[in-house]
Amino acid sequence: MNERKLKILAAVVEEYVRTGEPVGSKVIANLPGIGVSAATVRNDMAMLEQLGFLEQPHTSAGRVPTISGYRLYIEKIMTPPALPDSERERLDNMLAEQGPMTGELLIQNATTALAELTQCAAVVSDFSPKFSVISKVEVIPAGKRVYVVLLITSGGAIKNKACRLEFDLTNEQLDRFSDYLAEHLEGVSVAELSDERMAELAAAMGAYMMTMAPLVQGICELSRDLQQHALTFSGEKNLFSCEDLDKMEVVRFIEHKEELVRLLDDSFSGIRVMFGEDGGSFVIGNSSMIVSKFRKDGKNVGSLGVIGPMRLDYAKVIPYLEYFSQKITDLISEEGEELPADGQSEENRKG
Amino acid sequence: MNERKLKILAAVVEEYVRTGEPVGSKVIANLPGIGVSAATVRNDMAMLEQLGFLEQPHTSAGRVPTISGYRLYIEKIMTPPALPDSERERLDNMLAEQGPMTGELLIQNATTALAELTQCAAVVSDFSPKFSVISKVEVIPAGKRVYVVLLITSGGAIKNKACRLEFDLTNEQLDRFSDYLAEHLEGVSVAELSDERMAELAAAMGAYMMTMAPLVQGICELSRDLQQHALTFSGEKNLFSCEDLDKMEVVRFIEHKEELVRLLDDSFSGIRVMFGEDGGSFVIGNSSMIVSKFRKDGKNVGSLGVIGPMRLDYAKVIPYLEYFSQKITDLISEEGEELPADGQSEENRKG
DNA sequence: GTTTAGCACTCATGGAGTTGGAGTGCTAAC
DNA sequence: GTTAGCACTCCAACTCCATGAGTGCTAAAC
Repeated sequence: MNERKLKILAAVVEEYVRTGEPVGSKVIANLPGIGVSAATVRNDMAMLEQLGFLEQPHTSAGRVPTISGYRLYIEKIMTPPALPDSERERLDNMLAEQGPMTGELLIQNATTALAELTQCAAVVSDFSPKFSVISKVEVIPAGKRVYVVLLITSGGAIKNKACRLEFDLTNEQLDRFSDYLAEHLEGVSVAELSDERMAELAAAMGAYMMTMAPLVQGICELSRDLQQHALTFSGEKNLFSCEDLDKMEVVRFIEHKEELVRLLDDSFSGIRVMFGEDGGSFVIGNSSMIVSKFRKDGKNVGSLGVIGPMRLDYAKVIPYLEYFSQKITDLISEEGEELPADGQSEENRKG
Repeated sequence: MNERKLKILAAVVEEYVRTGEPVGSKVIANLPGIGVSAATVRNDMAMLEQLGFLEQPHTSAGRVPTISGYRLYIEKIMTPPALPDSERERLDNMLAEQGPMTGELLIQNATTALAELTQCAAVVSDFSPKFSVISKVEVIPAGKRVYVVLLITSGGAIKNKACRLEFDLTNEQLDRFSDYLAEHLEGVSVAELSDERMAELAAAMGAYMMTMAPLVQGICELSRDLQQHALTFSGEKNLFSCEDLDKMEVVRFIEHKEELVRLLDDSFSGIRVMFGEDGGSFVIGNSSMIVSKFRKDGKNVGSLGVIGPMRLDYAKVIPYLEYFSQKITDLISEEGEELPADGQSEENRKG
């Protein structure tokens, strides 16, 4: 496995990514920087095929990289160019679009920008809510026997839910219940807010329990909601414009986005590339997904991913991904606990 | 335009819907209930073609209905069968899935059920929020200089948003501001909550204005939010499985769903069918959309629509649509008297 | 030992020519 | 007004063939 073979593999990958056609020995030989004849290239390509890095669609066609080929190229050969300052500035502008770079909007903008830049689908899985604590619980009367419970977290998430009780509460009851909740929930980590914990709480309340049950129930639901990983998508349409991908598989994928969570939440650092194979859980044929993490207080609190054809300009995409994950890491760290985000955006995101 | 010609048109539409192939005179002649020879059918078909109800893809092919043909069939010829009781029961179950039939969940279930039943895309545009009034406004401290504004409507919608102020408010300021908001906003119709009105309000506040601006701003945003028609979609994937529709056009459509609002909010009663033509604003070639309204207090407050290929079993789909729109009309009318946040000002609440 | 030119071989691609059949319009008879 | 018969049209599918890109292999050159 000499220098030249790697160069040839790189050339095949890059040509194939560029043209989408199987690449022949002649094309490679004529490329600047190769400097050997087509016959020599042919020999090397035959070798690369034996090693499993290239394959031929059929006998008299050129070569196409295999998954191993892509992997070798990505991990050992390619050298993504550093982003020029002008580009960084452009990216920053995309992130800051229509507002300060905070919370949900930041995630939203990052996803959109990534999809736009790469012409692929982009996804961000933000599981930072799990790492925040309840900073406020309120119970607000909202009509006859109807009360709204409101949960605010240190991460800035705001959730509410209307609950109906059997009776109206007196002011005193309401105050007492509010105080009780504040005392026992504020400061508690969202991750710890299990149904069991709530049940204990309810039990401890004793006599009131029966009357307040729907409220406790409501809080349970809200906390379950908070613990769910928020998946933000953008640019799914790009997958449809993509020749290489089977439309039906794309549809199946879009219908089962949740399954991505498993892949996105895997803990690792740096960049990871996975390929849509039949065996794996990520199953659009000929597709690949590139994932990077962002962190807060040194912990992984989210992933951003780009999903596109396997025939992707990795050297272009990866720097974007790295830049954005770093940027998000920086921004959410400095933003700290101060500014809660828009509590409604959860719902807005459904589409 | 005699009886028999209409029968033949109907037969062509139904055969074409069933098979997807252009329909020849022989097939029609052999259908039960026709009772004339292929030659006669041919003559009639030639006439129907002249009148613009049928067309031929090419000389030696059978006939296909034109848009006028479909329209005539739908409006004058076809007679949708009444839903049997067993079917009604089944539909009711689909609506009631996982919970009582109220609010968003009802809309959600109706959309899903419609998509499921028809194997098409379904959409519901609910603009009832416009017809509700603000029943409660709250401002809740949520951290240093951060306040959450909470809006509850008589329709049961709850929205919140965090705002950051320049200074912390004293309790007295907060109370005073809350009272002021309650006095001026509670009972106001959501539709009237324009930015201008808010500006007036702000102006009237005078001195406090400067400090409170972000909160007023927040309320503006929330009310804009409330006024937005909520579009609920389901079954978009079905459009991709549909032979007749161009995938790229479907993608374009899905990316620009909002544009549907214009079509869905048109006021009319009964059922309306529109066809995806180049000229119109609904532009998936060979598609059609069937729309029906639901009402509250006699006013149209929402639409439900089914979007599918033009080659659609209208006689099957339309009864579903009619049943659901009637059902929703019934449910939201009775619910009005009971709904969670309807509170407070409560007129004739039973029990 | 490595590289290269040359050559025979393979095979996908696309155009030309052919056929079959479905469906039509027209006409003449009923 | 309806029908049978017939000539005609034209799509769809098929075969046949030429083309050319690309290969592997071999033997000579470096």
